[in-house]
Amino acid sequence: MTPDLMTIREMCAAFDVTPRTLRFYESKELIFPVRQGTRRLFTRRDRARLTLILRGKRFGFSLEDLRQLLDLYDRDGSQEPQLRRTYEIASERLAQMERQRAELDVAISDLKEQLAWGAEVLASFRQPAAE
Amino acid sequence: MTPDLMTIREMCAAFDVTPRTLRFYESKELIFPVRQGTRRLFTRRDRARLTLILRGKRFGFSLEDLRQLLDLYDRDGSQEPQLRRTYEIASERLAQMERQRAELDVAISDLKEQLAWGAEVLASFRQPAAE
DNA sequence: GTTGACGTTGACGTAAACGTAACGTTACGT
DNA sequence: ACGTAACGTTACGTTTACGTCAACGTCAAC
Repeated sequence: MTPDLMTIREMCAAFDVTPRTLRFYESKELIFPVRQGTRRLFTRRDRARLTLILRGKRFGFSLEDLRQLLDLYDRDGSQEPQLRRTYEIASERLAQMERQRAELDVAISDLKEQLAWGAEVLASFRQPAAE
Repeated sequence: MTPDLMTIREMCAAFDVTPRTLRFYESKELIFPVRQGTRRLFTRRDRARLTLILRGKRFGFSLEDLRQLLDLYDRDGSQEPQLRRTYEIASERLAQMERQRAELDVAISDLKEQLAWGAEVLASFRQPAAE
């Protein structure tokens, strides 16, 4: 079902991305499809990388971040130092995300306050200068 | 303390923004400082608008969104229909923010899972093939 | 009269992640 | 042999909110 080499169309279907995206990732050296003449053929390795890329994006890593992380493993394999480094980076990212969530929480409750106030004013339109 | 008209410097200090920001906002027709010769002087109205702009930004409204909202009030004053409209827009924005928060929560817990897994693998480096 | 500090107007640069032409090449079906 | 679908490349466009010069005006102080 999943052959060793996949065309760009098959990749798009499998990962739900556009051809442009795959070409773009290639240009950014995130994946390295082989060429059959001019056409791209994506290897198992490309698929593994793409999986990690898409996962990483969900976590808010930039493509550049991901490129560096993937390169780390390309150079020396998944040995302990690389894994440890990745762990650290991911931990930092997690901290960032939690800070971001905290800010978002504040903004949300502030906005809720504003809305409550607005609701009051709106209500006062119905009962003009009541009390 | 807060004179009717303020220079760009005073504004920057008061609102903690750069001159560039104020000029940019003027170019986007968010504020309308008067001119003393070539220089800008910011009115009370500009300050009121800037307050709303900065508040709105915290809630994730784009400058264009804010311009439209402010224009709404410029045309007809803070009457009920405008306020009601604003209330609706803000409510939608709140809903967006809460969706965003939900996504962020998922991403955070997923990343935590990944980290937990990474921690396991790292531990296994110390006790190679133990058990 | 000149030096600074501050002000002004453009205009171009930045960052991220692709989208979107515009146009050339290949491969396949008939 | 020919149409056309699919693929390729190159390069500019998009979005947002300013930053960063460059080149010049202006006003008070020395």
